[in-house]
Amino acid sequence: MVKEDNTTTIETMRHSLAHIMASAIVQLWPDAKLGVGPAVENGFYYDLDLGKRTLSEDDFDQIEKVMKKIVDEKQPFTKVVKSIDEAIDWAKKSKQPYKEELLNDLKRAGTTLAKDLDKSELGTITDSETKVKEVTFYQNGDFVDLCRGPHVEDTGKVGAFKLMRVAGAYWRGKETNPQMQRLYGVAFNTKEELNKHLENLEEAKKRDHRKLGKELDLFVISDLVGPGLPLFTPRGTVLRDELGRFSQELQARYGYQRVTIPHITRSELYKVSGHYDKYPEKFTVTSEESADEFLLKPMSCPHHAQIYNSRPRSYKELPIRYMENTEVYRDEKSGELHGLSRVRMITQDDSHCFCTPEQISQELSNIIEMVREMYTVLGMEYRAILSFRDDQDKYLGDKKTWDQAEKSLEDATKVQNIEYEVIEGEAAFYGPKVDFMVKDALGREWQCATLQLDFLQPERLDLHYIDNEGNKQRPVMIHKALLGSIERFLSVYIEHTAGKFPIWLAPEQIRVITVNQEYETYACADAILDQAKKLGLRVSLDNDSQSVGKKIRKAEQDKVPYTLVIGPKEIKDKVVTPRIRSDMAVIAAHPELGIEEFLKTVAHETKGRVTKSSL
RNA sequence: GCCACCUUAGCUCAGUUGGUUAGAGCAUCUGUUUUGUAAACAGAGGGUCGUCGGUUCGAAUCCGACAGGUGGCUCCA
Repeated sequence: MVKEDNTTTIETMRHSLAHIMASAIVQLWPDAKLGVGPAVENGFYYDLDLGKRTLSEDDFDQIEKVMKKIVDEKQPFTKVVKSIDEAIDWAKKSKQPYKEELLNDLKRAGTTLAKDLDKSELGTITDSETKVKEVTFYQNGDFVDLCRGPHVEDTGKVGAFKLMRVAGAYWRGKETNPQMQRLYGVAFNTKEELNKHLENLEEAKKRDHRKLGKELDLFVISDLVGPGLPLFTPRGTVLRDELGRFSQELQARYGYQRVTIPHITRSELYKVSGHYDKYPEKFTVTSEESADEFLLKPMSCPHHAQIYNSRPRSYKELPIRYMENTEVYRDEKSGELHGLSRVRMITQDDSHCFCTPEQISQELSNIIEMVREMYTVLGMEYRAILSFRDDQDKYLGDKKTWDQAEKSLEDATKVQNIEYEVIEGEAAFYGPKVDFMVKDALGREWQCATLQLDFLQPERLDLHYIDNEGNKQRPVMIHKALLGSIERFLSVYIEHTAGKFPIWLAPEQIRVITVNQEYETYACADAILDQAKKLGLRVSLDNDSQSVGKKIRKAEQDKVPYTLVIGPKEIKDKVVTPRIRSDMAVIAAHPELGIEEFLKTVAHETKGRVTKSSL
């Protein structure tokens, strides 16, 4: 027997558990109609239709019990080959309409992935048209299931598993299809690995940005304002502002200029740009004064293009680069909203560069350099996904420009030493793009920065420049966002840092704690506060009539990077011994620092956007 | 939008099979305490049990609708 590598084995095991779960379900509810049951990351699922009976988590105990019984019985998995017609016959007889549909697709198209097959046009087909002649089944105990395999030898050869949750899932992922119930389980080779996984889930829960957002007082969501519309507190606003400023300062160094546009716009603009009909999630604004229909802007690119197009442009002016941290509004369906990561008001650090085809290469390389710089400062790893053309004939813009753009994208990622993959056929018809996937501390990947070439909008919005021979030419438009959506980035970054923000982002950088309520103590603390504020630091005073221990604990819980305790000793010697948040100390703290020296160091760290303390 | 589940004080949660004035810890406020690196002590205030409707002699508890949330599905310019 061929030795399988570990990943194959664990997937096989998980897949076998899906079968075991399905056989348990069929034992408990013989009328169950089965969909598909694959292995997925960390586990497996099975799509089920129990008719009127719906499963809930209360049923898990019962199902797990039957599954364990099947495991204990060590039922061998046996492979059975049937002709396709026999198989269809089996599906009909055992009243498994979903399986029957899959088999029919296999017969006609040779694949069950043929989602878009129009069933109505398919009548009976001849033998020669049959794409698949035989299919395999696997049996354990009395349970038979259509399955490509492979499986473990017998039902005893599975690891530790646990049913997790039940969710709705559309049959074959199509919204118009009936909805089935998807029963999820996790499974690992050993009990220890399963426990480790469950612990990781707990850790993720602790870091959940919605929880930390509340605990650290960063944002709130009010039912009256509406779902998907977070309100940022003063602390949360510091984070937004600092991140936004970082993005803009970085871009300014590469020649980007700030612009400002309104938040509502005549619908006409989006009709011209082509966005109007394509995106249904728009908010419409009507007025009693004006006959025009307005939209809350769902994107900013056509506006920036209007600024570009406000007067004739010479080739000498290009590239023209506009940037803006601005809000766009999208009416996400209610079930799609999630904390800060899916919201209805999205703040983008959006930019649009208008350039000649010859300038594309340099501009793209600049952008990739900016992304590198940004995520280095933020202390996050990332990789790039390059979406390029395939050989189809549907792409707008000339071939030479595409070739050149794709080559310069790939070259620039190589030069920056960025891990990347090229996916052909994923480009939009109007231009190639790069998505940067950022990895957080728990190893999860998120799409944040993105760049996209656009040959379409310059056409639709009729943008041009005059070249050195006096002829009108089309510029190319490059869309870019470094953070992407500031809300989504914050959700990722809160979880990445577990709320322990680097000094330059920390909503509160220094907390001054008094040991008593003597006037001298207060006066000394207040003087430090004054001095810190003059240096532009975010500092606060805890002068409560509480024990020092309690006040330290509070500062620790609030994840304040530096805490200064002020008492007779500090007043006398004019020195402080900063208490440094545990994650920040890369170099052991100096036992004592002059007050001014300390504050200047913190100001310096802030200005330099250092991630770890150097005190 | 769809499926399952959840909603009790600012927060985290108790609240037995429906039975009088719904509890705790933290937080808040008041008093005492004047504190030296992760929780001083005492007292007080705070809830139409998400909302509306129904069943019942009686509802936080049972049923329904709606709203919000959680996990998925679908979607994500």
